[in-house]
Amino acid sequence: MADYAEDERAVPLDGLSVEARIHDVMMELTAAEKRAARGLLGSYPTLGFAPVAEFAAVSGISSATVLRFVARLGYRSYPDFQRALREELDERSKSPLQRAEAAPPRADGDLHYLDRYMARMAANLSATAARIPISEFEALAARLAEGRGGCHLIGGRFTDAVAAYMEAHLRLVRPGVRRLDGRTATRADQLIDVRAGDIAVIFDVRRYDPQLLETARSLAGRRAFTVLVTDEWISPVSRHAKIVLPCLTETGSTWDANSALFTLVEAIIARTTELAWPAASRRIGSLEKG
Amino acid sequence: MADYAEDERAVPLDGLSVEARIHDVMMELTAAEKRAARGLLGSYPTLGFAPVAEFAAVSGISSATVLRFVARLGYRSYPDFQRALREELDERSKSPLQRAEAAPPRADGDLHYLDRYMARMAANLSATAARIPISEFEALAARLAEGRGGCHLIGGRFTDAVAAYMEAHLRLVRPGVRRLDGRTATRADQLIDVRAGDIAVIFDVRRYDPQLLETARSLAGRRAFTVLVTDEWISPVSRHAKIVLPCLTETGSTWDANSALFTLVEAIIARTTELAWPAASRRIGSLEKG
DNA sequence: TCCCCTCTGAAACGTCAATTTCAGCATTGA
DNA sequence: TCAATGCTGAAATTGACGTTTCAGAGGGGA
Repeated sequence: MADYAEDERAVPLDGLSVEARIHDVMMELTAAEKRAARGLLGSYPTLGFAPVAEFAAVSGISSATVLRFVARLGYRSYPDFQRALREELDERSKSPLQRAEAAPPRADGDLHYLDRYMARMAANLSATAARIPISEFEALAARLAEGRGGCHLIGGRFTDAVAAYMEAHLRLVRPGVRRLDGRTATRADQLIDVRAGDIAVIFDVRRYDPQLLETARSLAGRRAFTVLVTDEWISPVSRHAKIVLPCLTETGSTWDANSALFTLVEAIIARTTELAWPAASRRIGSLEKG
Repeated sequence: MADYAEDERAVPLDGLSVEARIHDVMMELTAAEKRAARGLLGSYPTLGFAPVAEFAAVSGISSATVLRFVARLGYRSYPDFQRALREELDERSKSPLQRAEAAPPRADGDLHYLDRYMARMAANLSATAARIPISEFEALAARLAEGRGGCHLIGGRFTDAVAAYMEAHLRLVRPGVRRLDGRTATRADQLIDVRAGDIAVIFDVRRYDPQLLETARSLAGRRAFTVLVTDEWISPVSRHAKIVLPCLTETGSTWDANSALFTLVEAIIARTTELAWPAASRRIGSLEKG
């Protein structure tokens, strides 16, 4: 593991975007430098990610001029400039609600708050499904369906409820299910029953809980099969997880939405029940009666 | 002008996108390689434009594993992989119908269980929104936002988790929130603190809980403002409720889906927070610190 | 027309990043 | 419990890329 330093700011002083900065200096640029600017704006921002030689070739100038161009923009080096571009792109895609809020401001006519909210969550579900690797989902369901070993569910401040919901169902499908208190899960008496090969499902969304990370570390030490259900920014718990299921939660308002997590849990339960049906049906039948 | 060669295809054989390719091989990846995949998917595609060392550091693995990862994807070198990413990004921004192409990463034919499940739930949400009277929704949010009197949340066997989730958020927005144990809520000591004008939110879905009905009756007797969140067949508790919010839960398989209930609860929380913002913001601020 | 100044690109340079190697380690099966 | 296999990351190696230098081209003024 490298000790990579990510503190250094790529952008010199102001927080201007690369594109804005180009427009600012455009008029002071020399002829060849302008061609560099044209080239970059022509296929923005991808050309900036290319090596200098390619940038130069596409723009029809020499490498040296490209370097002079980025220096004009205020960047100390070409890699510096590229980093700025990356951070910018990241920033843009980190708020997919630009679409949901900026795109249909008037298109929705007089749909009510509730309609809009539910519609956005519906879109969220589809997008979440698309970004979750099927193999991970299937692997988890299969493992849960096996029914061997223990199965420990751990949630955070808000996601504890989701864990509880999962527990209530999973108990009926397979034995050995129990829920740990997320806040005290690090304590030895909580983890003492965790054995090698046990499944541990951890729910962690922003703002990530340091205690959960600690718990995950302990679980990894105990050779538990750790599963993480998290948000699009992916909790640091992923370091210790065998399976990671990221859900979209961003809403842009006060609360993030855990609807996708909840629905994913239901999907997991449904799939697990299906896979374990021979055993589960008998179990459910006897428990329902009792 | 450099003699830069741009003829060489970065992508080996098929025209698959990097993202699609990741999902394809995800199953065959080793543990550390999966971390790389998650890292990239977590901030896609920007992390792929970073130097190998940074990619590795962010994903929590070594540089060597990153290289092995891109090799698994079928790229002959890291720069080769980066070029594929660039071409992909360019392609997307060149056509405004990016959605139509980028949205269905998996063809309609081989939709997986998870895709189908999420799609059905998405449809459920829209249908649920359509059948809930806006006036009821607004009335509830407004009443909750007032913040006067107590607010009691009661769930059933499975819906107790939904009630817990609502409690966790509502506590931050307004005072007087508490959750009753659904199974023992009829007992006098549980109901003794309920006063006239208090809000009581009851969650009840099939198979309807006789105890909850009894509790609702008692609450009505105490002049509580009773709200019912239920399924499409509508719990008998509705007899005692001032507001009824029906959600679609039918799935046709073993378990009914409470996803719509959960999402509705989030919508209620969001709307309430919005309406109560002046008071709620201060409250949230002070509670977050403590 | 000639000279000077600025801009420009080719080539040399040195650095840093991608790649390869290898030893240690965890994980799987007997 | 032990051996074998395959995964993993640290360090060494190589090569590529960004950077610098400098000679010459282009253009404007005297």
